[in-house]
Amino acid sequence: MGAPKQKWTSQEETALKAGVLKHGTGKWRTILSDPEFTSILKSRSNVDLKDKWRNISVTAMYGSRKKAKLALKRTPSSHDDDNATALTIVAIANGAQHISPLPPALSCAPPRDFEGLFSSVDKMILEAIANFNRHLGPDGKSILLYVEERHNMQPDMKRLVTSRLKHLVNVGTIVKIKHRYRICRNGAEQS
Amino acid sequence: MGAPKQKWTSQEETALKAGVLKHGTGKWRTILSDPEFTSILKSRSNVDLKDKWRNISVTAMYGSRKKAKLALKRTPSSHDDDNATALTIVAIANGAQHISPLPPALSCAPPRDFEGLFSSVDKMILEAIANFNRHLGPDGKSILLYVEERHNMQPDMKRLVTSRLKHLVNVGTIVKIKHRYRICRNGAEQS
DNA sequence: CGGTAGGGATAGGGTTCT
DNA sequence: TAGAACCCTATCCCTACC
Repeated sequence: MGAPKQKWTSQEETALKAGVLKHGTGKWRTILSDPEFTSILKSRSNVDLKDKWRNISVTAMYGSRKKAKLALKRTPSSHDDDNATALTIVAIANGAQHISPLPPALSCAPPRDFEGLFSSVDKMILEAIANFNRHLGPDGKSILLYVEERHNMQPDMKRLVTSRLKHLVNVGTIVKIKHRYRICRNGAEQS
Repeated sequence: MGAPKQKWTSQEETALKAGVLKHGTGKWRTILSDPEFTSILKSRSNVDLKDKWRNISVTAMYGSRKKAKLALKRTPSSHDDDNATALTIVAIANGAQHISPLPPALSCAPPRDFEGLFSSVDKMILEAIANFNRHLGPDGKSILLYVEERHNMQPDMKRLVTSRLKHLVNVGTIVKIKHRYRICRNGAEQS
């Protein structure tokens, strides 16, 4: 009869993002218990946090969970980098059309100077990994969030970051171990 | 292109109502899986059931979804019972204007004998709860449906039932727990 | 038992068709 | 134009698996 559907406030959402930045994804109970966030999120459960984070990240990446599933079906698993550049260009094209103010960290590079744009994004990614305060390194979503928060990245640009992240793994600049990224010291590392 | 707009047959609608009576509202997939209804409703999805039920109940209560929204805006949230009597009288007034044949269960009470009318409706509500064959008790819409089906209540009178339901909760005759109603045995129950 | 991941269901706003 | 049918997706729920 009533409407038991508690919409997330922007304050709660901010707290959740900060929590993920601090503790990483998958640490929902930890985030909830952190005195920095517990009061803001007191009406949420760990499962709520997990669901909301899924919603946030999947929306930013694909637009919706349904589209995400379809996209993942079209790209069953690998092909991680074959079309990365294509994806990137599509992202840039979309971004150029939709983004009103170019994010400051990017505006230093001319919109069509792909090389410059790439290196700018790459630097942000490396910075995100370097500044991550946990031993295992951040996962992809934490990197995206870092770039978004620190460099005012527009949501439309997330595909670009994702693509460059894959590229940096493929060229060996960084390594990906169990869905977490770290800067590669020498050639390659085995898990 | 893809949707020739499949109108609901009265048979389907009957099955849906029976399903809600049996399983309660919000159990669309359960209703769909019930062997008693699955063949009749085989061309409908759980979402279709939900949407149709919204049309049925909201139409009965307010006339249309648009009017429902306006009505709910006027009564933002609580005030659940302050104006219950007022609403009731409005409903009766509307009913007196629009209802052609007074429902049998009500016609025993003179149209303006509010006390008699109330106790008659109250009895129907208690009967609905008593006869509900699930432990948690029916929700508001199931009660409305029960009264409509068993006592030939006209749709225009639903507001009256709703108001009396709220009243019975407020005076402690029945308790409302998680949007479901049950008859109160002693004083109060805690969840 | 407590926690997480993931699939799936529901609620409610929005859209299309008639 | 209103109302019925349908779509979209944030939120919530359930279950398997540690």
